[in-house]
Amino acid sequence: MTTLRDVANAVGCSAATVSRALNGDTRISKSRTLLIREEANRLGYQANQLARSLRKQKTGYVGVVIPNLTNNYYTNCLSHLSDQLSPHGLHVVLGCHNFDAAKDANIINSLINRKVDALVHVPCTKQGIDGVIDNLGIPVIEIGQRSSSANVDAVYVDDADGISHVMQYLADLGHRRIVMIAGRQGVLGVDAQSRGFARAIAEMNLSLDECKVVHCPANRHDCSHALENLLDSPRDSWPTAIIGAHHLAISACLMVFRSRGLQLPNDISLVGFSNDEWFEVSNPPVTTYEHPFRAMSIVAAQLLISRLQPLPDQPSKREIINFDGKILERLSTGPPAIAKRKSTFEIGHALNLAQ
Amino acid sequence: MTTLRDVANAVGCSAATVSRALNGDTRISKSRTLLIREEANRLGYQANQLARSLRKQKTGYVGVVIPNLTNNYYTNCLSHLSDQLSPHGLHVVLGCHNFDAAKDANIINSLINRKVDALVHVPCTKQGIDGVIDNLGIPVIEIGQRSSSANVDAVYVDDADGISHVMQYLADLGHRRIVMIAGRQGVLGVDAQSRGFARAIAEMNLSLDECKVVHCPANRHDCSHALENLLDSPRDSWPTAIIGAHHLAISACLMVFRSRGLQLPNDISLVGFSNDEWFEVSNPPVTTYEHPFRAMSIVAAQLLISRLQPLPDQPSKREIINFDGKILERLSTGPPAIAKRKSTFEIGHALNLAQ
DNA sequence: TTTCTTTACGTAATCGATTACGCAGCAAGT
DNA sequence: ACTTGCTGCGTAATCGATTACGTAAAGAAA
Repeated sequence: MTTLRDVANAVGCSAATVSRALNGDTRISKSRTLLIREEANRLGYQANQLARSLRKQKTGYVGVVIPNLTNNYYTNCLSHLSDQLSPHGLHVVLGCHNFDAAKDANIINSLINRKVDALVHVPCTKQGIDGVIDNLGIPVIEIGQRSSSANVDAVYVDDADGISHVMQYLADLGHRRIVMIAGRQGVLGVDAQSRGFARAIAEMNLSLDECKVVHCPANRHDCSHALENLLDSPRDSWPTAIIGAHHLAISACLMVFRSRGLQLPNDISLVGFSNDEWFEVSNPPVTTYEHPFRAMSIVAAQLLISRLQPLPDQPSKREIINFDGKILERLSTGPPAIAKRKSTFEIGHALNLAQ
Repeated sequence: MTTLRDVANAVGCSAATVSRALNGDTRISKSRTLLIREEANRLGYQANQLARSLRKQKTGYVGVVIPNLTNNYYTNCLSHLSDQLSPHGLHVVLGCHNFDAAKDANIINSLINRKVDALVHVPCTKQGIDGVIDNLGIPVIEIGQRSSSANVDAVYVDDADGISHVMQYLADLGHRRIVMIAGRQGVLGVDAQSRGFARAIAEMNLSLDECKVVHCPANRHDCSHALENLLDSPRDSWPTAIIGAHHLAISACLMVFRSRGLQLPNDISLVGFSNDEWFEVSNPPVTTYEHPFRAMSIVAAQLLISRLQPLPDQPSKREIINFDGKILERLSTGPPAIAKRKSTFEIGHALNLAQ
């Protein structure tokens, strides 16, 4: 590799001069600057970013630590983050913790030792990583989920609100027997979903006997199994609507429904939580709550970039930015068959009374 | 940050001794090593990997440069690569070139200046990046596709073979009117697919009038549009089978078929190229050619790791590892309706002649 | 002419580790 | 007693940049 010194020798000046010339320091005469630039080009000199990083105390790396790459939630965020950061000369260093808090802490520790300039983090547990994440000395932005860590920015959707919203939507359709298939308890997002579910039950006076959350590991087999169990009970006790809180729950539901010949939404309504391009392709297309991946990622990236520009005026107070998702109503949801009958009856009954 | 020197001062020895003790150099007495370890722990010392990298001339970073994160082909590879490399203390630095050769070259150049230890690359054009990729001084492994670059390892599936394979499969079912919907020409994988398509036509005596490749940009709208065009022609001229060479082509097909009330495989057969978890969920499940993502990624990672261990004995000759995909037959394919009639007629005709 | 600025650069310290080299001090061999 | 060898560790160079500080020369001001 050609180094600064090689160029300096070729030109006949000191390394410092070359460094300054290439960095546009105006104290170097124009003629010499030109000469140095030419020589650097001729020799194919490119600055060693490692040395530069060590000296300048910044690397141009941004650690992005997410659960995994098998969920489009995270790949979407990663993709948009990468797109946003790349024009600023920032490179993404990837880390996947698979919802394992210990691994999460390890990865973050390792990235810190490697001196990433900032961290984007999808936290996996409620309390963040218990202080590991606090006071790292670099900007940290939680994305998607918000842990209870202090001192970190967050750009997120409150999944409790999201699920409440979905429950409200289903209740408005007439559903009162709702089951949510969700991931493992203890996972930040899952717990938020459960909270939203419980809150909705309370607020909308739904029955705890008729509504429940089924937790199962994030693979299609387990989700299918859980659903089969549900559907093996007498038809009367079936939920009229199912919330598939992640893509595997949705695909499991679609497959099980098909194998049992159940029709959506006539036999059962299905709502997803977080959108996937295939939901639209399904037959029928799946109604879902959509998280604003793109907007969140862009805002997170911009926040990050602003944090990285040392503006002495800005006291840089913590930013907590809450996004709301919205329901994309498609064809997998409708009023429950039973409710339809019931409500017709009730309306008739009411009319009778009124007469 | 606590540095080596801080620990040295605390213990009362030189920085060199601390470095040696922490790195397990046996020339340091056990008692002192123990003392140093304790003190380092007490102070929370963690080596600055930047400084270490500069001195040791290796960073522990592996650049992974792929087209994008919106195609599960690449996210799968990335995911498995990350899983494989992470236990070895190697971190993935992500780059996406979006099939833009200039951007590809830029990213790679930047990663080289940052001194990544190795590169995993999905090349986007035929000639690689014209010499940019050669002689980088670090191990380079092409994954998924193989360019014409010399001196780089490759772990790949020949998409020409893959498409030939699919064509053979369709021809065996009786199809002679086959259309492939593929991505932009000039993209390495797409061109390989076209070659395979052309080769199959020649080998199987298919008609150039009846079989063709429709290239369209990688978004669902354009694919749908292309397909609508196709289906707006008289039914007689419809292809009996369509190969959707990427996931967007498949989802476009499924949506258009549904909107037109066409039944798979009765009206038309559909085959995917590269698997996606949703193909199985679709109704009917989509037959597809599956690339062995996982195997390729694992082999690539292992090759990379072996390249990174300097074994002086090994002359380390170039490795070109060719994987084959296989067809996952599901329910979206079957014999063409016309062919069925036609072949009955032909058989009858042949029988008449024989009599 | 003298002093004061600029201008244009060089010298050397620095970032924080690793490591080549060398030098004590002690034991063992002759 | 004298060399030899080993153990244990310090000094300083090194990786390749950036940058604080100093200074020579040229020009301006007094």
